[in-house]
Amino acid sequence: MPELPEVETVCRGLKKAVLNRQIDSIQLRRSDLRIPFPTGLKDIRRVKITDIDRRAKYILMHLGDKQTMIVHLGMSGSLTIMKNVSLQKHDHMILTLDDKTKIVFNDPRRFGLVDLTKTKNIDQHRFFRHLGPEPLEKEFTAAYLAEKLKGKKAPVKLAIMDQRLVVGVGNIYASEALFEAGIDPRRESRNLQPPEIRKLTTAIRDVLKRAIKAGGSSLRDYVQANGELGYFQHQWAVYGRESQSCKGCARKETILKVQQGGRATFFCPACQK
DNA sequence: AGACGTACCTGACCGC
DNA sequence: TGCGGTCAGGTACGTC
Repeated sequence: MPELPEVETVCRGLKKAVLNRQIDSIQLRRSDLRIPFPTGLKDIRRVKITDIDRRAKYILMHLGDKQTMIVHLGMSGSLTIMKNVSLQKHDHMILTLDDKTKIVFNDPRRFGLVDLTKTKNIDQHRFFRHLGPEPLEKEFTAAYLAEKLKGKKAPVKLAIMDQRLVVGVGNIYASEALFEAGIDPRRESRNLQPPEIRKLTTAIRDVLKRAIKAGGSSLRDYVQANGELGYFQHQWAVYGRESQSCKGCARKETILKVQQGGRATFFCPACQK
């Protein structure tokens, strides 16, 4: 489900609500999601949550026992803070805190995952070692992107969704960023010109920042940690707008939908060249 | 090494 | 009402 803005929103919400609280116990209601729940997870007792942050689309809960709990929401996962819980279908993991509030991980499709690792080894973890730079950090520059796109035949939309190149950009924000940069998503990466790469770098950063400001995009399952909806979906220029007219061009061109790498891509054939 | 398809899973929706 | 088909925000892994 969630791309970088949604994961960032959940992280911020969690941090605000549960930083420095203690996890009293963890309840698991099945043995696995995409991967088995790690050994030791259910045995965590009276451990403090010392920090919460994000790497790519992973939520990192750093614990007082020098371990970090890694949570990925997959396509349909949510982490919600609740006072009074009546457990629902697909509530798979429940953290009970020292003030009796609970953090509930619900994930209907079970593409999400939870893992546990020593905090100091986190960069070497198999989920992290291949990841590219964070798009909102200063390492993500036009020069970097140009270097990575050089010689690549893959369509530029697939390239910017490759987490080895840059993290956090998923199917929605890839279409949105390419619209904002005025670039046709089907273009071969190696054919982008330097000014276009500069525009794309800026567009990726800007669209992600604006989405974070709006609390992410809510469709189907996504909610913030406090249960509220994000509202960036109302600002989509192209995603999900097939056969509607483009908001960006005077000609009111019709938004097209094509398949790339088995997934839907939306774009305006007049604004994006 | 890189490119590509496929698998993982449930639920919502559509047409018949 | 029910059934089958399709589609959905992600990632890892196999094969070529």
